[in-house]
Amino acid sequence: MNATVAQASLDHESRIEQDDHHAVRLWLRLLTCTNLVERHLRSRLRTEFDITLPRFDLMAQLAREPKGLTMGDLSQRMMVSGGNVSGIASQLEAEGLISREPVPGNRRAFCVTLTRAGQQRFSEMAEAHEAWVAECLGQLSGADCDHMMSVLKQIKTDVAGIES
Amino acid sequence: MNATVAQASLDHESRIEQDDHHAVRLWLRLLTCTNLVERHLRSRLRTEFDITLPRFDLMAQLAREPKGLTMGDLSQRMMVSGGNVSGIASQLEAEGLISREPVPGNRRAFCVTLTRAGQQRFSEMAEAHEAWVAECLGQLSGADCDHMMSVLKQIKTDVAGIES
DNA sequence: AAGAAACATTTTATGTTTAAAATATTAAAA
DNA sequence: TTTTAATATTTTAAACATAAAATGTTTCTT
Repeated sequence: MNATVAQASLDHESRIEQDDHHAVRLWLRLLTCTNLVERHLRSRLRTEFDITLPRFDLMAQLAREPKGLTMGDLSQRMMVSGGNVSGIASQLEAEGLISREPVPGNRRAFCVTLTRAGQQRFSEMAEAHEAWVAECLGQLSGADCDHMMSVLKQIKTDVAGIES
Repeated sequence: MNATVAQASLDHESRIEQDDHHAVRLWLRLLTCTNLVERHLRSRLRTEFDITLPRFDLMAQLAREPKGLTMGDLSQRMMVSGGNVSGIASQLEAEGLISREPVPGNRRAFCVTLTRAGQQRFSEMAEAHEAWVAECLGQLSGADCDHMMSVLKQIKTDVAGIES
C-alpha cells in the first residue's frame, strides 16, 4: 500500500514535470518566433522608411484616434513607461510628424495628434507594414488563426490572474 | 460580363484585405501576449534573484553546454549582437558567475563557462523559472500546446523564407 | 481658503540593445 | 612573404526602456 501511494505520487509529480517542460518548450518557441517577426518588421521599417518600431507604434496609436491622445493615454496603450513616451514623442515632434498641444480645460495634460505630414507618412507605412505582417503570418488557415487567438487570450488572462 | 469580372476581382481583393487584417490582429495579440509573459518573468527574476533576463538567458545557454561556448556561439544562440553578449558577459564575469578563458589553439576566441557558483545559482533560478512559465502557460491542454508548437514552427519557416 | 493627496508630465540616472567602427588574430592568395 | 580576406571580439554612439525624483496642476478635505 505504501508502494501504491508512492507510485501514485511519483506519477503525479512526473506528470507535472512533463507539463512544466512542455510549457517551457512552448514558451521558448513563442518567444523566439515573436522576436523573429518583430526583428523582421523592425528591420524593414528601418531600411524602407527610416523609422523605429516604437515611433511607428506611437503613430499607429494616434492614427486610430484622430481626436488625439494624452501622453498618459499613449503610455497606457503602448504599455510602456511615461518617460519612454515622453522621449519618443519629443523626437517625432522634432521631425514634424506629431504635434503636442495644451488641452483647453486642463493645464496638466497635452493632446498629441498626428500632423498632416504625419498622417500622410503613416498611411504609407501602415500599408507596407500590413503587407509584411501578412507575409509572415498570412499562410495560416483561418482555423489556425482563430485557435491561436483564443489560446493567446487564455494566456493573457492567466498572466493577468497571477499578477493580480 | 464586365460586372462579373469586376465583382470577382472585388471579392478577391476584399478577401485579401480581410486576411491582412486577420494577420495583423493575430500579430498584435501575439506580440502583446509574449511581451506580457516576458515582462512577468523579467520582473520575477529581478525581484526574487536580482538578475536580468538577458543574464539569465546567457547562463541558460551555458548550462546546456558544460564544455563551454565562445562569444560568437553565444551571440548566435541567443540571437543577439556580439556587442550585446560582450557587455552581458562582462557583468556576469564580474559577479563571478561565469569565466572567460582563452582557447588553447585559437587566440581570437574565448571559452565561456559557468563557474561553480554560476552552476549553483543557475540551478536555483531555473527551477523557479520553470514553475513561473508553467503558471503562465500550464493551463493549456496538450492538444493546444501541440497545435501552437506547429503553428509557430510554420511562422518561423515563413519568416526565414522571406529573409533568405 | 489652506493643506494634503492625486494626477500628468518631464527629467535624471541606469541599463539594454543594435549597428558600425576599431582591434587583433588567423587563413588564403599572389 | 606580403597582401588580402575572413574571423572573433570589444568599443562606441544612438535609440530605447524603466524607476524614481522633480515640477506643476487639479481636486479633495477640513
